[in-house]
Amino acid sequence: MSKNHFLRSIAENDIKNGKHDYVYTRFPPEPNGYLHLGHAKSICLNFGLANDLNGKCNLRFDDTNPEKEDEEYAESIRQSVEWLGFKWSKLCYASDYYDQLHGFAVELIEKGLAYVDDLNAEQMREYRGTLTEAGKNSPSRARPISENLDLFERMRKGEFDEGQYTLRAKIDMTSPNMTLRDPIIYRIRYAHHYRAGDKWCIYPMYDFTHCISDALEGITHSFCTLEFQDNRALYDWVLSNITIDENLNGEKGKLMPRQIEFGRSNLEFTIASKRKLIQLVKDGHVSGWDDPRLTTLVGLKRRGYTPKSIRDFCAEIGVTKKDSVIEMTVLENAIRHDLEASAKRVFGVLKPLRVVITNYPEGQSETFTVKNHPKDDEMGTREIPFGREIYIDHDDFMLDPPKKFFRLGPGREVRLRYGYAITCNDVIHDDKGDVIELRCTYDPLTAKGQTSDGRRIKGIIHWVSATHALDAEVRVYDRLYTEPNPSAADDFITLLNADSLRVFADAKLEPSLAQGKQEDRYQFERVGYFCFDEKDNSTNKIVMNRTVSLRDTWAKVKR
RNA sequence: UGGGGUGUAGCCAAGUGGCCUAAGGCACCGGAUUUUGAUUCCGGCAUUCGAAGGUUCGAAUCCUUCCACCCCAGCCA
Repeated sequence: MSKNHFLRSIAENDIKNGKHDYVYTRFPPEPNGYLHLGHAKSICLNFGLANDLNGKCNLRFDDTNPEKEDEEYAESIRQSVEWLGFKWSKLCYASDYYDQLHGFAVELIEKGLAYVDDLNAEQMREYRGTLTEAGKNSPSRARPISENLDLFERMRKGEFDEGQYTLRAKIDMTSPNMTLRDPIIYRIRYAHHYRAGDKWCIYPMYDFTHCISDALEGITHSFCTLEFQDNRALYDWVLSNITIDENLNGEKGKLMPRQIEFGRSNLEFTIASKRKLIQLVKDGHVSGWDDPRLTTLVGLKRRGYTPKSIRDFCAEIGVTKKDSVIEMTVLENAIRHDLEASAKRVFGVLKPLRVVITNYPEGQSETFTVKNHPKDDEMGTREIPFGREIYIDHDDFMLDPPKKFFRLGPGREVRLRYGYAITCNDVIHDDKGDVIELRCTYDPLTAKGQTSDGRRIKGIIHWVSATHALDAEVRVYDRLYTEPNPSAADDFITLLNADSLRVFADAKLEPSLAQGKQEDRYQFERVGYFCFDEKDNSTNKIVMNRTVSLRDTWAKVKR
């Protein structure tokens, strides 16, 4: 159940007042790109509201521009909607309504409410006027109905060139609302449509198509974003001037869908513009539409975001009439919250530093049985092997540590989580002076959290047995841009974060991960949440992605 | 500047004349618990609702004026 918001109130009141018996919404993407977080908000709104109020919701492709659309996009959109956890009542395509749409256009012509215009694009711009000056009527506006009918039919038959003629609604060239200045409702396009094929060479425009599609499907509430507020007048004009005696559900009578607008939400440090996304993909700045740094739904999925976390995020940001900019931490909080409860705990070392425990007998090993989740016993236990040589993370050792560093340093003692306490006696450097190995001793009396003398060991670090460790490549992602609002820049490419992807090619993982499942999520204790990469992980090579880090107050202290 | 919208904390966002000396989440700051510097817990965080006037016993909510920001002049959606 999502939260209350003004659209839900409107829908509920419409039912309470008897205006409608049910709510029927639709999610209407154009199949010209991949879905992103902004679409998720619309999906959760439309499907979520229908679910909550026992109504229906269609997935409808608004596919009236053959030049931009493709089945590849449509397929991905269907998958993303399903992945988010929603089921459509009907799968619809505006392109399935082309015949009916054509009929309604003829009806408008017959009523003297539409005419065929021969103005070219440039002339039309001149006649349209400006924001502050009225437009003037095209000479074609006076064309007789019979001639309009004939010309429109010949447009349909393909007797003219692209751009030679358009069909326009006859409304008001002096309207202060620009969308009402005799909008084009049909244009000539000799383009192959991914579904309709080559049947048509005239294609209906959005404003004409959308309202009629809604009416045909019996939609009660047509939610869209704020920039369509001016278009609402045209939406209503079209529907009040055509005749729909019966909709596709067999309902009779005038059932007017109502368009209501809500504000877009933008996420800081991201770009949703399709044009710019295409540029990133084409120029190789990212690996594809599903690059884990992108906030496309396929990218978020590959990154390890769960459908629930995205639904929760959408509920959290709300629905209002105000465009908003959401901080990244809200999204991160949503996925951390979900994964904290559901992810199995494991040990993974991203930057391995070899540690030899000199007083542990050579060739000996033992296993510790540990919980998969600290609070959820139903998630069971697993065994982790321990031996003379282990790896710890380089970040857990400092040659000259500051006071508050509760980890390893020369002469210091830390606890190996679930294991013994070790003390660092020697530090081995290579020729360049870099630390490459630690020599430590362990205290056999410190298993199970105890110490023999009651001393308190503050530091606890994770580790993995060197002889049992799995090799893996671990990819760690950061924000793609260096600025919170990259879209505002002249050239957003210059704002790309050079460190948005860090690859840890020599990561060492605990052996239980060999039985890991693609769909499972893991918490590398003290590090973050990880998943297997859906494309590059294989039986030969383990590849994992960091979904999000754990909250890190130590990182703040360091700063 | 014609038309259409929006303005409540750093970011979202409840609230639609009195129980508002304004919910909740994120962020931030304490403090407790903790074999994850995680989680959890407890506490703090707007005398003020874009500004100024006005109406009213009483206003974030009503009125007036002003200010700021967003959208519209595609044969895109």
